[in-house]
Amino acid sequence: MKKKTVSIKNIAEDLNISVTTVSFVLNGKAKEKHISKILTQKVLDYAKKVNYKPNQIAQSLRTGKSKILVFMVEDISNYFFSKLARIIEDIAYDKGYKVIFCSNENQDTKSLELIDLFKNRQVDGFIIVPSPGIKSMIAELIEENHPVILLDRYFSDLECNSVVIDNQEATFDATKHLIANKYLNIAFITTDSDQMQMQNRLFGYESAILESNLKSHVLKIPYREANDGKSKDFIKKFIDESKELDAVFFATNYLTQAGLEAFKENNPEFIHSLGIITFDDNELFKIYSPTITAVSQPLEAIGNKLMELMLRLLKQKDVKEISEKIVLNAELKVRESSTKRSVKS
Amino acid sequence: MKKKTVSIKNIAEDLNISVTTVSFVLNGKAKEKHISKILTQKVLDYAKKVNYKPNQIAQSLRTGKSKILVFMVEDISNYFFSKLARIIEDIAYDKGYKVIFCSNENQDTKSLELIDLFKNRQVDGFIIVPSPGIKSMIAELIEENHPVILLDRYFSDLECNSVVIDNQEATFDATKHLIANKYLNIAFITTDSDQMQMQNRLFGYESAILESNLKSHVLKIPYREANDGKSKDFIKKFIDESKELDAVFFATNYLTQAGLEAFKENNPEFIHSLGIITFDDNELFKIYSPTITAVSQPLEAIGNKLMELMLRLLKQKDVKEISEKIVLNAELKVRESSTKRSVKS
DNA sequence: TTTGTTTGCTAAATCGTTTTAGTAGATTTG
DNA sequence: CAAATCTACTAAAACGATTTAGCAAACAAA
Repeated sequence: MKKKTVSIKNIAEDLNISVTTVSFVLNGKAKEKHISKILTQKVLDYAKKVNYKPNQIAQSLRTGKSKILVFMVEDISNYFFSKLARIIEDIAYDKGYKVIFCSNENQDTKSLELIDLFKNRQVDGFIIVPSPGIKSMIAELIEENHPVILLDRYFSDLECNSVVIDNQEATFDATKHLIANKYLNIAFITTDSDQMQMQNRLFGYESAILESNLKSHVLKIPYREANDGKSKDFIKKFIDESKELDAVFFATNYLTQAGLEAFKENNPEFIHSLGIITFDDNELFKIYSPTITAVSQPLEAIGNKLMELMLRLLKQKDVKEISEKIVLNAELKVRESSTKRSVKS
Repeated sequence: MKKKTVSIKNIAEDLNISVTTVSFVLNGKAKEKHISKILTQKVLDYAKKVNYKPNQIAQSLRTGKSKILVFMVEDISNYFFSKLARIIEDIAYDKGYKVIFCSNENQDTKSLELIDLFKNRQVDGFIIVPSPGIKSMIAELIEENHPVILLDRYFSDLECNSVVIDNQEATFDATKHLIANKYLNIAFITTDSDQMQMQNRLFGYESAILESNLKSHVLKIPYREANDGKSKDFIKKFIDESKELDAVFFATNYLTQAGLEAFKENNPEFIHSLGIITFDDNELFKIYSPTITAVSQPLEAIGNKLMELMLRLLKQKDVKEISEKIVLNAELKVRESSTKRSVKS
């Protein structure tokens, strides 16, 4: 029941000196502030002896820095985001920052609520996967000089730091890869979301198809229904109606899941002849049957870039002085699901 | 660049009243403290007008409550933990708490470092998946009156709140299920960790085997090597050497992953005749070929129990007055990988 | 009329730091 | 030898809230 936390004041009293002196010593300003070596050592020794740990809350109140970062994503339990969280966590803790996570479920109301919750001096920086309609809130954050980095997508005509991958190039290359492997009727299954990253993925697919003079087959699942687990039904129907398809490209991971499930229920053998590529990798895709070719986002690189940029922003007096739009390249992990034809032939 | 945060003092000055009054009103103590209705409303209106948001840091310093909980797990990017994080997050935010997460990688040094980091008044409560050697630190936390709940495993002879599942019963039942489905040479692949939850899983398996007069086949992969991705080799070797096996029970999820990979590399067809059960479910197991039977921890129930208990602890004056060891039952998700024989026969 | 109670409000302490603006005394400089 | 500089240290304000203790004025009870 005893919560005897040692404070700087206790130390000062015990040693019969002022709190100022203790504070100076503990902050390594002894030399600068002309505290004698003897006293400095005495304070240091005593602080160690009583296991003094500064009260971060008090420090925060005084300095205005909380040493806390917010990592706001769509859903922290999503493979991509949780893996990324793990990488960011390591770097952040190493640099003396803690990380608070939250999931906005891509909903504006949730996003706004959460940002509002953290805005009041609470946190030192924001890493945000923005929901579609929060451009003005992001602008406000920047206006108020909070370090902000957008992740995975950003807003057109809003000056804001961001780390994204080149979605268009990624799907272009992946589609080309399918074509090179003799798949000629490739479907692209996506949502009807008008968010930048989804649009770009679609563009990449379409330009590859166009370039090869093929026919494009696009299924846009209504975003709202995709989240209710209705995707499976849409996909089943689509596949049934398009008998000529020989490959499917899923634009995002939960659609892949729904798709695989649909295939399994409809016709388990179909999957072995069908070409499949998915956006976003998962550990289990490399042990699936067939192993599934995936557009893999470079998690390590994204995490490193994010934190490197964030640490620079945190040092900045005026965050508007740094404005980086970092674009990384995804990697196509080629596996069985996109190479069966060439193997056979 | 303007960070015009409105403080209680600003409001007081603007309205020409004292900060005390403003504080009372804003904390809903107007009635109790005899603040007139008129003034109360005036303050309320003005606070809303200037969009006053209390500075949580200052509040924390004064009240000693940070409204932050720590969720410390082995690895936040692990399926089980990230799903659980998502559930806990929702409840916590709903109750006005934020969640800081961290991964201890099941290492004592990391655990100790992290706990130490958070101990100094920083956080209001701890949910911890403890690494093996931190019993005394947990005891210390409790001694110092911090709310603590252990998750997934606990320490013998340490009075501490915990939420775990009945591992022994779960593996017992699952093993019995295999036996009932005509698998008679069942291997149990686990690590050599002496942590409670792993021990119990092994006991469950062994008692089921014993009860049915079968032969037990146990592979204990050295814990250290299991983390270096060596598991696959151990499993391959084990399978090669034990030709009579007709089923495998993986004691934890990363072993399953290694196992499936091993099977795939060794003999892709083998997996279709082999019985398989895994501890800890994953979304993709229900679309694997074959779909994989899994011992599934009741995520929702665990999350709810955790937070319900935590909220009670947070209200407590002396945390030692509550001591609950909650044990939940896992659910066996029966799928193809454990029922192929009975289907055939 | 005096005493006691209620109403309406506020001054000041406090939480644990950091930081500004000193103050003596010793030493150096012109 | 007076003025300037340096050394070693400290008092007190500040960060933004909460909370204790208390002060008048109004009202009620005796």
